Amino acid sequence: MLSERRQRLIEDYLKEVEFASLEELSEKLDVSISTIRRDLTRIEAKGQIRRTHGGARLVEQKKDEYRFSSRQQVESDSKDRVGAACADLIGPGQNLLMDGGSTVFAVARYLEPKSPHIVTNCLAIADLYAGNPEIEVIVTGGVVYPRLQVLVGELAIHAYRSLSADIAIMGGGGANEDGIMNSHLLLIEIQRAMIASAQRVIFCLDHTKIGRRSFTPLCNWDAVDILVTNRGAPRDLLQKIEAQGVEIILA
Amino acid sequence: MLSERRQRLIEDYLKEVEFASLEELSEKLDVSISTIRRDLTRIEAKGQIRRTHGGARLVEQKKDEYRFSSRQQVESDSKDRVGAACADLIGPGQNLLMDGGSTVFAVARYLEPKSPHIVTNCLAIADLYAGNPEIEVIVTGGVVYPRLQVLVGELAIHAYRSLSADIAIMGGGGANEDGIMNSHLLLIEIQRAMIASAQRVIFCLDHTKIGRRSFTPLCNWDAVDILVTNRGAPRDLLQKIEAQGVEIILA
DNA sequence: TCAAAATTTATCAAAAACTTACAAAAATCT
DNA sequence: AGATTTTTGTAAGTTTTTGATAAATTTTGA
Repeated sequence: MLSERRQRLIEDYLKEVEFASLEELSEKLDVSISTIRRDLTRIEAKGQIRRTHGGARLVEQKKDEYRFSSRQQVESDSKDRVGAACADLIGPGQNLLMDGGSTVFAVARYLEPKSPHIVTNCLAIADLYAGNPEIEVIVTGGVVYPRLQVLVGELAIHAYRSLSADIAIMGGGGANEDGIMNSHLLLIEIQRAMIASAQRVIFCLDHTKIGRRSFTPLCNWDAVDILVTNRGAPRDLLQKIEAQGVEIILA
Repeated sequence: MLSERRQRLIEDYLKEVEFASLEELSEKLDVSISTIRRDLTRIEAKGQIRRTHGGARLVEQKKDEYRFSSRQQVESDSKDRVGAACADLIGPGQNLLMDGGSTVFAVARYLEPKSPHIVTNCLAIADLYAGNPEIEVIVTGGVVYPRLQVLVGELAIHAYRSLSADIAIMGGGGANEDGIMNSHLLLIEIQRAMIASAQRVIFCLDHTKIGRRSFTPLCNWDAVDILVTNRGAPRDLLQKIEAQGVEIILA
């Protein structure tokens, strides 16, 4: 049997039963325990499962904002609403800086009627309007960060620094009353350049992000003009943020 | 049985069963394992499937937003061959500058085993390897030129100028004994920057381009090291080009 | 806590599969 | 028909996968 097929079978089986022992899998698939071990190690590397002593268990899907695999429909409804609400704030023909991440991508989908000028380091957004002559898209350049499909590095930072725009539309990994956080330092450098080059800064964070921590602080609320989120975000936290001068829009 | 027909059958079969082993296919189609191997390699280059140890699996279709307009997928067999022949010229780990256009894209599809470093202003190529951690892709940045889905303008030119690479892989709109032409001045500026930054320059032009005129002259044959084309290109013209010191490879 | 039991990791040789090169067969061109 | 090109199958050498085993680690139970 093909090793990839076997690994797919293991994945599928784990999605049914949540947990499986090595022996169980070894018998079911008729290969040695060693082989099962190796398979599990490889599947684990893809992030779908977690190995345990004596077996493996299914892992709940990570909601890494910047990673939008096609399978992941989690929270897509909230993101979608946030996206639509944010797009409402945009005037026709404005110059936008657009971040990576699935929520910002959701905004991009609603932008067509505004015929905006978009500058982005997100390949998905560039693709979205690449064939549309009505919408001018400028790509910053940079090194492709494979897992997140955004462009990072000097080229990207330099491109954002060297221009100025009406609005920056940003995402993030989490936010609390102190400010916004994100997961990768590479992203944060770029986001700071975006913030510096835009007259208004809008953050789009669905409710799951409000009150959640992420790795590295990106900025505090002083830098933010508008926060777009949706119902479900903790009220008290929103009030504390609003008290810092941020306009809050609930989708 | 014709090889193309057989390859079509393999594709269809894989669309049903998702995974297939070499042995399985070899029996079903009554040809040797080697032949199946070669078939799979060619189908893989077209992007529909992925080879694995012992067989092949269907590639999961990405959702629309990450998928490129399949303009290029209506690719003729000649472009495919030119692409494969050109990829053979590339050594492992080399630094490549890659142009836009469907023929150059066909080269890109065969590059995975070489683990190259790619710099490109073509969104389709960036997209192709965006999720692959083995292959470093740098995007130049620039304004999206909607009809061709390449990046043009100052950002792109500047990015190419500011680095140097082993090989530039180029396309064009047409070529005759005087040199190579392309359709748009915006593209030509970029291509000239690419040529200037690369140690070797390879042009990939399928037979329909040889002897065809395009709008604007891009360069003459002095600037070109290798021309990859396919049978069907007019012999006399190729000889005249070869006489100017260009190595010619017929796919 | 300690020792037995179970599990994991590391290593190695055999088996399976892959690549490359080359010659025979089939197809195409002149 | 004869020559040229393309496709196919075979064989030799290399790489990957697999299963087994020993040493190291973790878990279990008194």
